[in-house]
Amino acid sequence: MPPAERADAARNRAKVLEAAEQLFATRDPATVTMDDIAKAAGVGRGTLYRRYPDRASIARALLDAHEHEIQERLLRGEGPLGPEPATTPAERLSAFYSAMVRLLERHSHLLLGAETGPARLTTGAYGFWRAHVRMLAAAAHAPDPDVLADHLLAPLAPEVYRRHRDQGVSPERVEAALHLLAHRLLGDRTPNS
Amino acid sequence: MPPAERADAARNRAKVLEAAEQLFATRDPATVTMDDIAKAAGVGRGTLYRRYPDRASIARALLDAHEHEIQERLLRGEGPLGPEPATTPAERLSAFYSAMVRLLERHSHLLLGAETGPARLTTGAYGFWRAHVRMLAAAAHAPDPDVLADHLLAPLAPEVYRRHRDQGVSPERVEAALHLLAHRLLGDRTPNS
DNA sequence: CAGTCAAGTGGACACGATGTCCGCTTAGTG
DNA sequence: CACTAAGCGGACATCGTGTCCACTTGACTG
Repeated sequence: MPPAERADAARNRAKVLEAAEQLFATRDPATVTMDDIAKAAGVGRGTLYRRYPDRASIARALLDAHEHEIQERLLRGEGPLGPEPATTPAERLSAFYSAMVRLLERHSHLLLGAETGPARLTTGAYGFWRAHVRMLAAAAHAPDPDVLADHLLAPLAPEVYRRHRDQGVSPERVEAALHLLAHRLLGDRTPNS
Repeated sequence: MPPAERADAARNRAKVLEAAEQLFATRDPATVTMDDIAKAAGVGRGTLYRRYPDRASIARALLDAHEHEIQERLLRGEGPLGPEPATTPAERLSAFYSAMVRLLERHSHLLLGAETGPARLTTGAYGFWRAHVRMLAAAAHAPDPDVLADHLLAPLAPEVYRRHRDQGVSPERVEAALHLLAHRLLGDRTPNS
């Protein structure tokens, strides 16, 4: 039984997260150093490392809340995200894409700080998304859902999204392109904008 | 007019590339350091940095030959890769995917060494692939080819491919999944394995 | 075949980030 | 108030990067 967190520890945890949030939002996340975060939070390096072994784990902690929210909705299933009465797999994948675009739009800096490169695919969150999409692919009787799932998630790589946005592509356009993908790959043949 | 490369310089260039090739193939490319390469090649750090500012540029130099070969074929167009008589955009995209899978299979270590993370999207090579795929998407009258092109390339991220292979997925399965993608997204509605 | 000079070499150096270690501080408890 | 262990924080050792510069060597020239 973890004997509960001490008050100063909790205070510092909050200070760290707040400072990190700020830094990630302000500067390029890749250039933010552990030392920067420690200084900004007003704590020592040791304190920082005690809880967070690296930058990624901090970003992940910041993301956790938001990702859990989506995961909840996926499981419980309000609206088209969940297993509502008469929704097709394609519709549900579209809804998932929309939710992810919103997440990317709001927190792309965090996602870039946390999960760039090969590490992204080993996250717990990625595993969750993957399982969900795989299930949808299987439900749509698509061939080889195991491989397809990863291919369907690939366009959600933070670097791809960020690049689109930087080039003036609106979130809505990205979303539309993803909806096309969903409908063309998982089923019904009357898609389109 | 570049006054031609000196003999010792050429010799060292060769030694560096050979050593780097070895190292990238042997160890995890991400852990290979500039110093390692210099030592393995038997040259000083200064010599190494003179020509290659970082690990990525070395990996790219090693890849160049192979990528140019594909680019040649794309432009000249032997077989279904190029603008042969009566090939559909979907067919040409499939052929492109096949070529890329072969490249990934043979050189995924180099690709991981060179182009992981956001940097991948800024490569000259990526720009080339992108232009090609965009053109195919446009030819197929797909909506928003600019965005779709990146989404079609996303599954070719080296980390995705490597992960599949590491989990025992055969190149052929990956290829099949990509062919499905190509046919479902760019046109003819008689796809499938 | 010298002589010369710039291209090329290589290692020492300064810097910055990482992660660890350990003596001190402080919150929580009886 | 005293005690104890969780928590703190900065000093330290280590490593990789990139730069700099005194020296070497290949190539050209008279």
